[in-house]
Parts: sequence; structure tokens; C-alpha cells
Amino acid sequence: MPELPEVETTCRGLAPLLEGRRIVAVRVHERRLRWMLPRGFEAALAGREVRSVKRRAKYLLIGTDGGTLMVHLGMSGSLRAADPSIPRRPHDHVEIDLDSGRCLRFNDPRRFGSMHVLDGDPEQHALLRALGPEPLSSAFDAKYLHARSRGRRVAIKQFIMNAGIVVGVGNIYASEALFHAGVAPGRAAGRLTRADTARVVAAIRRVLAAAIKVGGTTLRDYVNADGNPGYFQQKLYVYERAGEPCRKCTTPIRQRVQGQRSTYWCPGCQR
DNA sequence: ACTGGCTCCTGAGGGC
DNA sequence: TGCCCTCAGGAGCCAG
Repeated sequence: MPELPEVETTCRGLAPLLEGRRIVAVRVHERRLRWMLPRGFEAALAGREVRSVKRRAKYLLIGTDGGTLMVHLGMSGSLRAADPSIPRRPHDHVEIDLDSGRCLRFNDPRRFGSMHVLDGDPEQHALLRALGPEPLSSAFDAKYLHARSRGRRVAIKQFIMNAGIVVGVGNIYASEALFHAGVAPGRAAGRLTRADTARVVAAIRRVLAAAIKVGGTTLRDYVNADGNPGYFQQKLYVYERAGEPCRKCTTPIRQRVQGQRSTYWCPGCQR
């Protein structure tokens, strides 16, 4: 499932394939994504030249000479620059032909992903305006997390998954980061000490950077722009390891549900 | 201002 | 062998 490292990997893979290319044609095979693709979606993109490929949170921002294509991969989405001679696969919902001869295909079995064409500054769009800082930016530090968490009773795991606080920390990396920080996931965010928040920030940054380095985590669906999986799943310490011995202290990893999401943690290592 | 719950969807996996 | 049921999950949205 794409989290920030997977989106970043896709972004880096797509940039050289898209930048400077002109969009020749757009075909939509399924309009019912997270939000219905409006009439005029195809026309808003056809003929445009791609100027930049960026990422904000888990959104891909494909800037053109006339508007920005904003893509979210949801939990099962992928974008690949395919050879058009390869037949379309099930759930290839949108195809964007480029003047390079390649075809950008958006595949998303669960259709939790989305596509928008934006005018003007993407940062001002309602979906981006209220987002917190990027986890790998200097704005996300211990001072910030400590200040934002004061008075908050919500569990720290749900707190760091709140995109209004910090973007890009999904279910897998939230559990992994809290393990490395040595902080139990159920603790109230507002009860964390300054030292705790420093360790949480450092762990989030370290885990995300490490995952980006190996191309993200592939558990079920995710493939990058070239159709290849990531390898971070081999470095998971707690996620989907319930009952298995902790890699550090051999205590059995525990699992519980927080906010409709599975949380994994080591009661020996995390306090 | 917070917090928790619901919702979209399909494939995987377990049970029988 | 095959069918049916349950569950997972990003994140916007709404109600309390």
C-alpha cells in the first residue's frame, strides 16, 4: 500500500519519463475513483506539456503548462509508464499517452485513489491547504511535535498518522517508527516528554528515509513507476509480526486495533 | 477544538 | 474443489 516512501519512489521514477513530454491523448476507462472524474478531465490534460513532477504528502503533483494533475494512489494504486504494446490490465482506469511513445497508466483495484486537474497554486487546494509539514523537512522537529501534542489525549500512533500534524506517516511506518523510538503506541500524545517527541521525530525520519532508499514497502499491490516492488518489508520490526519474537528482545510482538487500524508493538522495547 | 466512527472498494485468506 | 464470509486500509467527512 503506497505510503510516502512509495509515492516518493514513484515520483522519482516518473520525473525523467514525464518532464518535457507532451500529453497526446487521455483515455478514462473508469471515472469512479475516490472522487468521480469530471467531464472535461481528458480535455484539461490533452495537449499539455509536463513541466515538473513533485510530491506533497502522498499526492503526486504533475505540473504542466496549463494546470496540475494531482494524483493520490490511495491504498492500491500505482502509476506506470508502460509500453503501449503491452495490453491494458484489469483496473487500468486512466491512460495518458505521451509524445515519447510511452503510456502512463493509473491502475487501482480498490479505487481509493484520486485524480484532479488543478488551476493555480496546488498548495492552495482544499486537500493540501491544511496539511502539516513534510516529515523529512526541517519544519518537522522535536520542538514542533512537542508543541503540537500538548493537551492532546489521542494516542501517539493516531496522532502521528494525522496529516494535519505531519504528512506521509501511514499505518506501516507509524508502528515501525514508534518501535524504533521506544514509545508505546497507546500513550496519550500530550503525555510524551520532550525527549520522547525527539525520539519519535528522529525515528519517523529514519524509517521513512530508509524505506525510500530501498524503493518502499511492497506487501500486496505496490509497484513503482517501472513496475517493480519495493524491499522495505524485509526490514520491518513489528508490522504484521504479531506473535513473532521481537528482533531486538525476543518478546512476542503484540497487535491491537487503534482507530480502526491495526497497530503492532513490542511491549518489551516500547514504554 | 478534538475525537471517534463511518465510508468508499476489491482481493486475499480462512473456514467448512 | 469451491464457495462464502471477513477483513484490511488512506483519508475525507460528519456527528457529538
